[in-house]
Amino acid sequence: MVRAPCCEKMGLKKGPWAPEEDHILTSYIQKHGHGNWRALPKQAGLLRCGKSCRLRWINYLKPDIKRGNFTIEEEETIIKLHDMLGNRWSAIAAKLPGRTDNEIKNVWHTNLKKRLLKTDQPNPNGRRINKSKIKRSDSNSSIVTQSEPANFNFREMETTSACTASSDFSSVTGGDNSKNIKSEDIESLETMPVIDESFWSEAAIDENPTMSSQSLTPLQYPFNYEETFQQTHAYASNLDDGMDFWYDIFTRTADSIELPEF
DNA sequence: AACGTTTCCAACCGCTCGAAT
DNA sequence: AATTCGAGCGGTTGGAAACGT
Repeated sequence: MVRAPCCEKMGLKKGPWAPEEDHILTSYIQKHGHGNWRALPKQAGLLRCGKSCRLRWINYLKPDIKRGNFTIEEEETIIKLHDMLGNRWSAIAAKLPGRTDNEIKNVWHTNLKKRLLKTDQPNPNGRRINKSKIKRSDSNSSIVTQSEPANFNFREMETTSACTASSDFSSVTGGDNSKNIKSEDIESLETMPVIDESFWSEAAIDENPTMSSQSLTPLQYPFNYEETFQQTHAYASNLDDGMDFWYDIFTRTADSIELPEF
């Protein structure tokens, strides 16, 4: 999957930085500071976009960047902070002087995550608890972690444009896409409503498209996969791509039940 | 030595947020 | 209050390097 380039069409360069470019950027910032990143490349005489310059400076050229392998202490710190903060790389980087969020993120994905997966024990239900579900903007709130989801809100999914088909399902099921999760989602996962048959009937939806969740009772975990499976199947079959979405959900979440053929 | 596969990391992208207008 | 814009963030990718056969 190749995305449309944002810089190339403007005649700007992409890809690895040449030593000359590094030199130009470094000496410009040392002289003038970075100020407005968008304006910087033009003023410095670089054929790069401001975003690219900012990234290069922050991740590589800044004088206080620490290069080289991470120490055991640094790795342990990352593991602990990740356990507390989730994928908030910038927040983790703030606790590790000289290390950048990008570097920490890379170390996590290439090294630490694998190491943890080897030693990590599954929870009593046989699936892992994912703790990386903290909304970035919630910086002033206490740490919110999301345990294994008890259920998912089809109604919410269908009506939320940001949540389309299976690729976004990780935001609800405990994938690694913490950016997509919203504090409301976390809340809804904690007090997930029971889905009864009347809820899924088209008449009910037509009649009351904004059905109040307060009228629904909280669901106990573990909930009845088979029951929900039957209810949601009927509902999904009426949606565009609903069956693909539905099947994806059940193959990911209900790993302990057998799916019948359809 | 040649080739295929995996790992690693720099750099990119789209998205969100907050400040400015 | 609504819109625009720049900065920053986290997820993802491309390609070089390392490794295995």
